[in-house]
Amino acid sequence: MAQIRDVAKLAGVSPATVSRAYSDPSKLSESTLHRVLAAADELKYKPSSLAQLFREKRTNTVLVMVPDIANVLFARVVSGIERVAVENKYNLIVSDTGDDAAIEAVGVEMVETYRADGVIQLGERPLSELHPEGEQCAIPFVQAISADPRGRYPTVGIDDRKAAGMMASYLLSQGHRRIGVLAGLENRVVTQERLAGFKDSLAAVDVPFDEVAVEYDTYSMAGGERAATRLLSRKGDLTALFCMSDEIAIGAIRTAHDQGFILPRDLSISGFDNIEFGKYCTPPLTTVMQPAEQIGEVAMSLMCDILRGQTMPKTHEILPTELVVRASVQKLP
Amino acid sequence: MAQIRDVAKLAGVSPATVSRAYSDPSKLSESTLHRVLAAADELKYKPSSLAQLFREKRTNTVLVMVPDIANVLFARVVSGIERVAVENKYNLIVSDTGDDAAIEAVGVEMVETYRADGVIQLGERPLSELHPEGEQCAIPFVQAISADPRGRYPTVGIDDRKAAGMMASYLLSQGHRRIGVLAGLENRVVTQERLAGFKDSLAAVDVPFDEVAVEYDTYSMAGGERAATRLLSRKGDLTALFCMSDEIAIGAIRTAHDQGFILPRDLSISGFDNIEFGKYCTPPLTTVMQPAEQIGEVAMSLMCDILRGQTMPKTHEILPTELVVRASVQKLP
DNA sequence: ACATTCATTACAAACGGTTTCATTGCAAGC
DNA sequence: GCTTGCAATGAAACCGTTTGTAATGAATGT
Repeated sequence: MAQIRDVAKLAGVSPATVSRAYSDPSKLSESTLHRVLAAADELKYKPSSLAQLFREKRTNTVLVMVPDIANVLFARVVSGIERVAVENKYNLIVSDTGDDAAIEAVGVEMVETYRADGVIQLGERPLSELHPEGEQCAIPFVQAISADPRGRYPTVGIDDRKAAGMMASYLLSQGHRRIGVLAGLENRVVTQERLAGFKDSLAAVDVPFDEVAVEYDTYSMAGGERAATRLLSRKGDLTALFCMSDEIAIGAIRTAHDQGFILPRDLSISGFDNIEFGKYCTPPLTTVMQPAEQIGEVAMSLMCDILRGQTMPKTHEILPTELVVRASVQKLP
Repeated sequence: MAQIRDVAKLAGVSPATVSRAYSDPSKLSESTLHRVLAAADELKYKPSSLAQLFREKRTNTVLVMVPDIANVLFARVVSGIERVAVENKYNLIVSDTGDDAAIEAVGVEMVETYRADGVIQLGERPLSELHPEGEQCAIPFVQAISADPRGRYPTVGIDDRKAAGMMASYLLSQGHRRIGVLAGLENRVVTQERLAGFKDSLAAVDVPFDEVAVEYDTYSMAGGERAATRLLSRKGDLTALFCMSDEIAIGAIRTAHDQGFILPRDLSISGFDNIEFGKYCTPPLTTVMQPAEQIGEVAMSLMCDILRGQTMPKTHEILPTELVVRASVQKLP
């Protein structure tokens, strides 16, 4: 591979001049610029990013830590991050953490050893290691898909409590009073927020909250199946299931079908996230739209701001959600 | 950030010794090693990857080009690539090409400018730019999810023709004779291979192939909906739909439901890929299992071999597929 | 005609490690 | 006792850019 020296020699100038031909062409005379460019072209010269980045002490790379890249919601967020990254000439190193704290800790190291300029974390694991002693965050960091307002670092997400409340209100407005909850993992902030929103709406219309009608499991279709199986065997009188994710809802639909329920006649089911498959369920899933791509875009924009300005804004961006009414929730007479 | 000089000074040795303490500790005496490590620890010294990589002229990074990261099949392949990458201490730069050739060309450049050591491409765009003049491939390159045996570069995938034939044979064995085909994009090798496999099986039992019963569209749920709508309005007598992907099948199921078909009684539908959602369809989707994660793993292993050995094996790894029988295909009387 | 300014361009240091080669000191072999 | 060999370590070169500073020369002003 040709390098800057070769070009300089061929063009009869110094390496510095060649370098400036790229970084600030206005500093060169018309004729020299032309000569340099021609020489570079002839030798097919491409500056070594490795050398450039080493000099600049920047990597132009952002690390994205994803609990599970095969999860469609996360994949869409990554997609949004990508779009903005490309626009701003950043590369993305994607790390599938598998929800493993050990792998996540590597993220900090990658920034410290100059392999990445910053970290975007999807999901809510707080990564306490990243933020020693409650001080200002040590490295450029943005958390997406979790808008924990108590966090000390910038976050991008939705108002889970409000969004869940919106869906619960809708179920109530359709006449449902005995509503089961298929929750995700109990120890997640997301789960607690959505549960709180659900309770808010019940309280607002004086419907008592039935603690027994809540089943926790993983945020997955398999989790939805398991949770639904347990709940339906325990509570036979429910008219609706409030599911904390579309995947959970899809699992619940499978279980309900298998148990002979006719949907939505015998049981209404609502989801959360609005993944594409929900539209293709039978019946099509009523859910809450979470702007996944946009969350990714905003997160990456924030990261760009941080990297450019070196300041760490303490914002908590809350993006709007929307009720998506389809056919899986029925209006009771 | 502390650097090697600081550690050397504190330990009372030369930078070279500190360097060796990491790269080949056996070269140091017990006491020096201990002293160096203690000093490094005290200063929280982390060698700068940027400097190391610059010296070594390697990036320890592989570029993965994905047509659409939000596609579950691709996401699973990436997941498999990830696993092997982590094992071998490689980082992954993931680029969502959006099926755009311009972005894909950037891949070559990233290797040429030392931003990545090699490229794994998902999907089948041939990227002729990568392989100028039919010579041995210029940069470390592996293509996954497409086992085009005519390619000059290593590939990992399945035998699409055989797999499609297997499914077609199954449909035939269940008594279906008037089978419609919902194909993906017509100009893709994958599509042509699967169609060929379909024809193979028909020919084997002397069932004539009906050219009119093929509809092409994108490999997506929306594409499946559109294609199914067109096909069903044109051909009323079909007993089964052979879909070239699960997403297409899921779209077709939606369309069939909407048109009042009772599935699978009135119409059998088969998919291809075995994505997780197929299991949760109504009815659960009969499909062909494609080992997506494994394809990713093999692709990355191949890449590791190439990067280590500098040789570009001309293998075409064919991974096994499996018929997954669920409920969306009915046995005709 | 000479000083001054400005536009161009060259020179050389710097970035932070790794590695080659040379040096030192000590133990073993004759 | 002197040579030889080996283990341990240091000095310095090197990787390919960028950039601060100096040098050059032409143009301008007086």
